[in-house]
Amino acid sequence: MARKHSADLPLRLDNQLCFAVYSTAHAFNRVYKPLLDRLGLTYPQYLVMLVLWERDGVPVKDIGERLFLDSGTLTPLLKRLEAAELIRRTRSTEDERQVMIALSPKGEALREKARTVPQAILAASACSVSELMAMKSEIVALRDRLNAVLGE
Amino acid sequence: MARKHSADLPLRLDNQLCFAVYSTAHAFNRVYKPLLDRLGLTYPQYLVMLVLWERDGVPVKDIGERLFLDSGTLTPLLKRLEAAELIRRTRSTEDERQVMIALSPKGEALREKARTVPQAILAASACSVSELMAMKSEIVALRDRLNAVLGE
DNA sequence: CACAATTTGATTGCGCGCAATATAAATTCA
DNA sequence: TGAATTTATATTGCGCGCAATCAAATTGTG
Repeated sequence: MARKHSADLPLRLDNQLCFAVYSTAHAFNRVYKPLLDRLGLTYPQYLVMLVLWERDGVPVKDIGERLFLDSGTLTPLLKRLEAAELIRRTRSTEDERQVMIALSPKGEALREKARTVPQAILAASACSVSELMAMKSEIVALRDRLNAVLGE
Repeated sequence: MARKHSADLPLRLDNQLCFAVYSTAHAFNRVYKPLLDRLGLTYPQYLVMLVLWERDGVPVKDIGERLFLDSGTLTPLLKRLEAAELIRRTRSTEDERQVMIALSPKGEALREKARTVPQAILAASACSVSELMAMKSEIVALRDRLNAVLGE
């Protein structure tokens, strides 16, 4: 062996893409926090609201598939959104196993206040929309490859 | 207004870089999980060990700055690593405020078992080292811009 | 030296994130 | 049809992640 620990380059934190992603997710969260505080939402709650603003009245399962979250995370989160009167939770009559999530008037109204959030994030990112979209595509492709490995 | 919600493209989940980063971090975590289970570590604990394997005997503050984590996260995490006999926590004699973190022999030995982790992650990522490094650089640059916004 | 300001870490409380388990409804199929 | 299996959600427990607060040690200033 040439030198002590000479083969540890892959173990170096600075070399690891995963830590870059992990620490960037936290950085995003910290930037979002003051913006979402004004809406009374946490970031995961904001994601659920984004799903509902795109399509209202969906089962919990659909939200979970969209956000890659399970019922252990979503059930209490949705109960908090219900307690905040932003959504309603009702058992489906066709399939009694499903809980359907629907926006309340208050939840729909919140969309207006949320419109200012994306541009504030864009400004904090300090780069062009096209650059952001390119990065997003690369990262999503990576995520999908990782999830594919988990799927088999 | 042309059409209902025609101006909501920025609110669409599919367009958001942050969600891409967020969901990729979770995907990485799920890939790491079975690998780190064999080491008896969680991912954040693994990050702390990476820091210590690079430089042993550092104060908690340094670990926090490196990983972007505060004492509310690190104190209990480090106590668990101490309970697992991977590290030792001792008050600095020069500055009694500081708690110095040092690897135990068991913690040093774990480095050998950890050497197989990065290549397993590389395989799951299913792309070349140069592509990964390029992505990492872009994401780190983004993270640093986000953190810069928070800093003022 | 005295005393205020700063630094470092610990503590508490809350909201995820997820594994494991439970339960009930729906579906499959023998 | 009735049993076995699958599906959708709920519950529990644990480990972060972070804001807010606190205590102790150190530093800076006059």
